[in-house]
Amino acid sequence: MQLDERKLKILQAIIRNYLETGEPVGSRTISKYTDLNLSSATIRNEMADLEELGYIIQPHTSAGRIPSDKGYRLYVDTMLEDKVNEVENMKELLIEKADKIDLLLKQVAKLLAVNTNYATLVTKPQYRSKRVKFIQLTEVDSDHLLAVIVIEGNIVKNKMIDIVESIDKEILLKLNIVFNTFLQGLDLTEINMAVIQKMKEQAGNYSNLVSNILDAIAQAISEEEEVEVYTSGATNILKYPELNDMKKITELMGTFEEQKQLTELVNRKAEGSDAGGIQVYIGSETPVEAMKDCSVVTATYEIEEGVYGKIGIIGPKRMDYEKVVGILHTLMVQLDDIFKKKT
Amino acid sequence: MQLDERKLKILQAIIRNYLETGEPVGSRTISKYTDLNLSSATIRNEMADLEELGYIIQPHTSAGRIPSDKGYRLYVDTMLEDKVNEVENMKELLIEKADKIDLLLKQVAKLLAVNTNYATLVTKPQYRSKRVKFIQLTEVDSDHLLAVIVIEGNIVKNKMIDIVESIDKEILLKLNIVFNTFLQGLDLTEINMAVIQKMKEQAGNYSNLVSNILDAIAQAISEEEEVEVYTSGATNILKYPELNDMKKITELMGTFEEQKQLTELVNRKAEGSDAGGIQVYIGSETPVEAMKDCSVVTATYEIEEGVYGKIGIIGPKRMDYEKVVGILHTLMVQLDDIFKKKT
DNA sequence: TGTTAGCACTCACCCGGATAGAGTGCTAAT
DNA sequence: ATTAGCACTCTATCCGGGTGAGTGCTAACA
Repeated sequence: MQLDERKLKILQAIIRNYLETGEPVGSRTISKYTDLNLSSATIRNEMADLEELGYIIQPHTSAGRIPSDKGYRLYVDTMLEDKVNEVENMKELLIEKADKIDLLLKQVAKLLAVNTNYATLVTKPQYRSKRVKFIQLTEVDSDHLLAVIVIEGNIVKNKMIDIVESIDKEILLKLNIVFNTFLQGLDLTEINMAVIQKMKEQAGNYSNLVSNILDAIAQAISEEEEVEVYTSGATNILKYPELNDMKKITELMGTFEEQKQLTELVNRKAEGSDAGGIQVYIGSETPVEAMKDCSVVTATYEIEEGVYGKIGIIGPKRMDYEKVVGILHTLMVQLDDIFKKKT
Repeated sequence: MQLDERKLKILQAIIRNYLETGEPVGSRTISKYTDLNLSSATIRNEMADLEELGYIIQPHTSAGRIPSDKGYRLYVDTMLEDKVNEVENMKELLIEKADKIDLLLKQVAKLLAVNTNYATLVTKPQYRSKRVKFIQLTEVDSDHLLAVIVIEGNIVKNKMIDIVESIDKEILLKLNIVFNTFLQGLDLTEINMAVIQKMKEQAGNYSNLVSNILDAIAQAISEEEEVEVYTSGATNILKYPELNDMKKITELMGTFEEQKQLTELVNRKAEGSDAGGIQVYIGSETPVEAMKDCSVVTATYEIEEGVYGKIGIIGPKRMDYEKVVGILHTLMVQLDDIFKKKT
């Protein structure tokens, strides 16, 4: 048996309808809803076929049909039409407030959540290479040294270092020079014992201090390793009755708190149905177990060459894919604009 | 009618029992549970009295009794016995991992949530005075100036400032000196037009740049204004059936996401039943509407003179007050230790 | 051969009544 | 003052029938 034009239309009608109502869809509904002018009986026959093909499911005998994961997948892959962009004003909203990328991303997450009524997540950009660009040591007071470390991509990190006694200005200047000449352009992996040894030699009496500072630097750089994730609108998923089950809710909410699992979603390379960096996971396709009754749409944004992060939307399987994909698409474009202007 | 010894004992027994089970407590249960050796009938009479006095409530005729807010309040105020400290190891756990206060506080929130099975919240310390301690400008590359601002309490902030052309080293040095001499020790409110004017004069051709930098500084300082709140274990409240109501859950979870409302809890000055900085809000006593079916216990920690934050635990009204107060108490002591060592 | 009308059947859901059980309040006895 | 006993109340749960949506099948039709 094959999927002909008519079956496709019926499937589409079923999915559309189900997306709206969240209720199983019956044959009579479709017979009225579509412009095919077919009786419910005919629809029933077709629906039986569609079920046999695995695109729709009957939750129980004598209930209407709901789309299966396979059905959604087909829908997403072939039947999406671009919806009118509903977030024209997003751009202004964003630019206005955002002076720092962190803040901007948080804003994005919130904005998206409010606009879509789904849960959203945004990851801080990942910097592939973490080369040291610039280091500066300053004495803040007699007990504390401040190390400012600038990593490629203009990420600034700072660490306080405890010291036992005030350090001479000359020495500090020298230390600064040593650190910069030795470490500039180096990656965490490239700071090996040989380099460290040489630096200690140059530092003379202060080799102890050098170790401390190096520790601080190493820490500062590796901190950046863990992806930071902002989420918003987690409560939105409470709005969808099909997810209103204590067990599911607990699991889902838990996942949102435990940000670790979320990174799973995000570390996936784009693969499969990937149009413009947008990726759709339906039901059990998602890499996160707790979300097997949800769908997830992710998009990748890029701040500059090699510096990218992800934006994700999590909702029920019957999420409005067209809207979501549309919004993400335009959002990507607008973010692109912003970042290009900024750099 | 007065609360005599026996009534108190019965009330205590009712509350204890209810805390454990979450179910209304009947007279027979109490008659067996206590060592008073009274029959259920006698208990019933006493319970009728207690209800008349407003300490307990019957959810409906012919159900057992549950404590009223007034009952809980009496219990918390007079009947708490210190429980054995169940988190001896907290200290080690904390010290080990925490190198940054931010991280430590997040850890605390998580640890508390796991140990208590309630939701927790921790605020970043609030620095009362925000005097500038130290400012440093550095040229990172030809397009960017990095401003590092250290505020009293050793908070470090940094801002990137876009520049149109590379700045001469001499000039930069001079700017550094100007900023530090003029601004050191000043509060945001004290940086007024007079000061700014003087600085601009000194800067000569670079007065434009000075404005930019000042903006950045003002921003950095005022950023600290908004209290940051970390939460953990929000999902724990899903475990208590008396809160398992979609409306309540949505509201509560929403409050946890919207951190703004949480600051309400935290900005309250200690008042009323306040033993060692620990404060208990029962039911409608809490300042946050959404939590009127919960109880909240907060404690104040102090990092150093004038630098303090709050730790809060949010759970059902039948939360284990003894345990919570006990844990918070020991936690405060241990945090004190840590901070004293660190400074 | 594809489409349709008709009909019997299935199953989830709602409703009302019956029942059990927990717990109370009252009374009378101790 | 305490207690045993009992009638009473109210909730939760189970049960059985009715309802309605929706199906699958068959037979008639174009």
